[in-house]
Amino acid sequence: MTAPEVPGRRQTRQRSAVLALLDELDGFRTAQDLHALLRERGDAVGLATVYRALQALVDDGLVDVLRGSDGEAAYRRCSPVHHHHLVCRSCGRTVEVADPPVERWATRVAAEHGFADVQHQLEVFGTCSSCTAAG
Amino acid sequence: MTAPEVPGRRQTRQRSAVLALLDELDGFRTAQDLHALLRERGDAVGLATVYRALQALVDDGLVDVLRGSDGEAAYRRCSPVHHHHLVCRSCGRTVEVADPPVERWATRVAAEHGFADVQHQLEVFGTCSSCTAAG
DNA sequence: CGTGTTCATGAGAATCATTCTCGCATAAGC
DNA sequence: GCTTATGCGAGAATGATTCTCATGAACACG
Repeated sequence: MTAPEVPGRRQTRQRSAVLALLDELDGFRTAQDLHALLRERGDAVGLATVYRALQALVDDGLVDVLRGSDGEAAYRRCSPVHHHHLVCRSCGRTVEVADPPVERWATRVAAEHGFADVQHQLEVFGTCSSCTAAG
Repeated sequence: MTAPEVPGRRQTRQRSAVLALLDELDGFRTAQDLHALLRERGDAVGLATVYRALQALVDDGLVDVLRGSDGEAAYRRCSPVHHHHLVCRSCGRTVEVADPPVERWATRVAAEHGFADVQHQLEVFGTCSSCTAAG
């Protein structure tokens, strides 16, 4: 389906498998999860390769990373435009949200304190309606 | 200086040392850093104890945690009111900033998507004026 | 369509932050 | 002072991530 040709990046079975898997999945998944899933479906890929593929995808802007409170990295296939996430802390379901006001606010506050080259990172966590219902 | 008596929490030399050190320091420091600093100044404290102390301080709301891009946790003595950080990515200097608009925005967006129990995490990174000048 | 160069892969070892274990010390309450 | 739960320390254990290095495969070129 998606065949993103990034210059200087070779197209291998393993890399496609990782990206294809991420395409199917909804929320953020850890590298270990993805590795286990690939292995389950018989499409065996080395763990180190999963890490390498994910890093490449992140570098190319095709995937977003999120660090959980335990420090474990979670990955998700994302749209390339700037956005933030609304993540269900129970089922991991994710909604992408844009936030023009926050962008402006961050830039302004940073400028007021003499900071240049500003980046920001924002995630919103909550419990989605299904999980609230499920109790 | 600060002698925060938290009920159910014993006051020991080690715990005071960790908190005192954090009081002196400006930016975010990793547990390993803090441990090394304590050891340098002769005030030896076990590494495991530093971790335990920091966790307790975080639980008591006296210290904030931040996860770097490498997943390593960094700690900083902070004011107990809700706030976010403006962090210099070069020297680590930190400014606490409040952000009523973002609070409201996060809550509203979450509600629109049916999410309850909302929390958010926001950090702004940049290069502070001194570091920009120093090139 | 071969073929060589270069980059990717995989298995396992290595690294490194963090947590656990467990016997000993000590703060707090009486 | 005495008791007792709690904290401490050293080192082992855990677990995610990265490195190593020999093998394999993609791509450019003829």
